[in-house]
Formats: sequence, C-alpha cells, structure tokens
Amino acid sequence: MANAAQISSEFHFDEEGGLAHTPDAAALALNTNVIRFKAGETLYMEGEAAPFCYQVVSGIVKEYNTLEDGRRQVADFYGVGEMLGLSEMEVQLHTAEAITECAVRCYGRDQFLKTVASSPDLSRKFLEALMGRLHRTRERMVMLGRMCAIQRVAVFLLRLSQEQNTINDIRFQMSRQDIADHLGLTTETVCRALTEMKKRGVLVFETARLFSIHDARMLHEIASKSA
Amino acid sequence: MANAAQISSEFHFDEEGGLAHTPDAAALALNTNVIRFKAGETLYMEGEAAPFCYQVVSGIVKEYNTLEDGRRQVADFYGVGEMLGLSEMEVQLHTAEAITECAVRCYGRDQFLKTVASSPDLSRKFLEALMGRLHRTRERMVMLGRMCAIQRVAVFLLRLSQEQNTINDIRFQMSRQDIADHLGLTTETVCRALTEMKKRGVLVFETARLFSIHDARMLHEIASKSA
DNA sequence: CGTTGTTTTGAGTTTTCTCAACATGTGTGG
DNA sequence: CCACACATGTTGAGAAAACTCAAAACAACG
Repeated sequence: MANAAQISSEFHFDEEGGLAHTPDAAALALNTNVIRFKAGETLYMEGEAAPFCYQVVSGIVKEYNTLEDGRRQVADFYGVGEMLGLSEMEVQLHTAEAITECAVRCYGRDQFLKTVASSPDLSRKFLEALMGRLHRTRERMVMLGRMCAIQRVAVFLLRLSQEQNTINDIRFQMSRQDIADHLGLTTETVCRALTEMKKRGVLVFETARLFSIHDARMLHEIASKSA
Repeated sequence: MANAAQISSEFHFDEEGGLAHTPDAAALALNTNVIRFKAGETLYMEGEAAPFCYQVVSGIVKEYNTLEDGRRQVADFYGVGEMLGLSEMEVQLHTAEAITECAVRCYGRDQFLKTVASSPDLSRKFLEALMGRLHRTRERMVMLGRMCAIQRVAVFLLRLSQEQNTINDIRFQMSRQDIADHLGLTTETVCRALTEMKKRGVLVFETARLFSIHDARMLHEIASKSA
C-alpha cells in the first residue's frame, strides 16, 4: 500500500532529469530551469505570490508554517522527484527551505496547470498524484490528532526506513527540531522517545543522525499501539 | 481568503441539482443517481473497494478513521455541494457516515476521473478543487500539531460561523464527540473550552447545540494566541 | 583546540486525559 | 401531556503525558 502510494503519488525523474511516465510529459519541462540552494536557504515564503511550483532534483526540502509565537509546523519533507509549492492557489501557504544543499526545477505555475489540463493522460496522472498527496496528509492528521509521542516517532522512523528502503544505517537528513515540528512535539520529547526505543533494544544509534532498526517487529508494535 | 477558498475549492450544485460552473460539467451527472441515508448510516467503510465518489445533495456527512483501540479521527465534515470519497485510490481510506439525514449523488469513480481528465476546463477546475482541499487539510495539520485545546475549539467555531455566514444562532450539527474527534481532543476538553469561553462572555448558548458569538474580536484572539 | 550549534538528560510545571458522577435533552409509550 | 429511559453534555478530582527551562554531553568547524 505504502509502496503503491509512493509510486503513483508523485512524478519522478528519468535519467535525464526530465519528467517521465507520459508522452506529453516532456512539454512540462519546456521553459523551466533548475535552481540551486544551499542548506538553510529559503525557496519561497508564506504569503508570497506563487508564480512557480517546484520539483526536487537533488537534496531535501521542508515546507512549513510559522505561527505568531514562533511555533512551527513542518507540513512535509520533499525528496528527489517530489513536487512542492502546488497546494496553493495564488499565494504560497508555506515557507519552503532547503535542508541540505539542493537543486530544484521551477515550473511556471499557470503554464504548468495549462499543460497538465490539456493532456488527459497528464491530467489523470496528476489528479492521482494530488489524491495520493492528500492521502499522505490525511494519514498525518490521524497521527497528530490521535497518537502519543513515541507512536508518532515510531511511525516517522518507519517512513524513513521505507523511503531509504533499508533497516540499516538509516539517516536523519533533518534536525531533531525539524522532526519535532513535523510531529507536533518538542525536540526534548523526540529525544526521549528515541532514547526509550534505544533502551528497549528497538534501535541502535551509530551517531545522532544515523541508526539501524534492530527489532522491526517491536517498532511496528510501538507505531500501532497507543500509550 | 477563506471565502475564495470555499468558492473555488469545491464544485457546487445549481438549482437542478447538477454540477455547475463549466459547460462540460453536465456530462459528469450522466449515469449517476442520488441515494438517501438516515442519520447514523454508513456510506462506505475504511478498506472497502472504492468504485464511487460522492457529492452531498442535502444534509451533512463525516469522514473518519478508527484506530485499533477505538480512538477516532474525523478527517472532515462535508456539507451541501462538497465531494467526498475522492482522496483515495482504489480503496476507501475513511469511513463515511451520515450525521443528519442526507442525500448524496454517486459518481462512478473511473467514469468520473475519465470525464474530468478529458475536459481541460473540468480538469483545471478539479485540480484547483483538490488543491483547495489539500490546503484545508494542511491548515488542520497546524491546528492539530501546534494549537492548544481552546485555540482549536475557537478555530472550529469560526469555521462554523463562516459556513453558516452568521454570528447568531449558529448550530452544531454534530455531537461533542464528533467535534472532539475532529480536533484531536476529548469531549470533556471540548466542553471545558466552550464553558471557558461562555464564562469569558465570548459565547452565549441557547441550547447545547445552538449558540451565538458575542465577542467576535475576543474569539479571533483566542483562535490566534497559544495557551 | 576552543567556539558554536545540536542533542540528550533532569526536574518541576502545565495541559490534557481518564474516570466517575451529575445534569440536561430527546423520544416513546402509557 | 407526563414519566421514564437512554443518549448526550457538563463538571470535578486525580493521573498521565508532554512541555518548559536549565544544564550537561557531544559534534562539527574553523
């Protein structure tokens, strides 16, 4: 299920770095260019006009909101092949920031939508991608609304494991603060959850940003059982 | 902003009960029929095949997930004109249940997507609707991840006020339990938040399900300030 | 090798939850 | 129309989870 969602919920790049999957897709890449950002640089800000949408070519990007008092909610992390800046109408709803050094392809928003709408095949693909995205967001709602701290962290680790397609030497590309802001927790609570799982023998840490899953069964159990 | 989002984020019914807004839209209503449900009846269940998507003709419907231990997360409430059952691929991710007596129009899922994809105009409209939906879901993520109890309740009341387009005699069509499950709280906490706002003179209650906003300024303040 | 930023741990506080009791409302049959 | 029963909503007290603030350990970097 998670695999199917991943495959169909995003466009992906072929070897040349262009959009793959459909004959019409090449048209999308016309008049686009790739921009590079250093770690920590901002792609766009909440409230700005949104003339572009973006696709990650390399690196990892986060999209977040900031509340008045400085609390942040990280909507999502975007890896290679994923589109961002799409959920908005005329104005960006999130701030996007490069976590690592990265490169993104910029699409003119209106041109992009027009091209997609003019091809039934692209339309359908794109609709399904959006629905998949919606699906992912909805799953996160359950997490934020109904799961306890350690459960949220466990779910997040399983997602990392899936994305990196391994249970060994899994890498956090983002800080504890980013993870906390993504999971609706504080950094301290994330740390305590990780420590707890380390103590229980579920995880083994190489460094703070590199770990392996030693007891996948238990991790799944933690991810599915509340407090 | 909220108004623009509402208008553009959903298809709406014209007087005959068919889809309006585009010349091609009529094609969508072909081969569809309207089904009625009593309050509390289930439209579809999490995990079922998803051959249809639905549009509310009258009444109000909730879409939710249930976790192993019985906790529920209400993804959203759907009023007249709104589409549901769309976020999923082949299988329903949520259970949908009529809150009040209601009528819904059923669209064959594949037929619906094919028709939409074949019309650039419909495609574009639909894309924007989906993005608007995504937007709404994302806003809820901030709420669930970063807002305290009374703030969540205040935000929810403001949404009701907007939807019903008044600050007087606003009606809860759903139970406290539904509200709690929507906001990621318990019924008790929802009650306490409402009582607190009543005490502060922000709200006045006619009955448990009918209230007026007496101090809109304060309500907005509560909705925007944490703890 | 010190400086700076990130991660981890600890102690005490706050918020929300749980469980239990009570109140209010709604609907049905007498 | 009333009385009862059952569902829904409200309040209180104590427990649990997560948060805040502070300090210590650890890493990365010049």
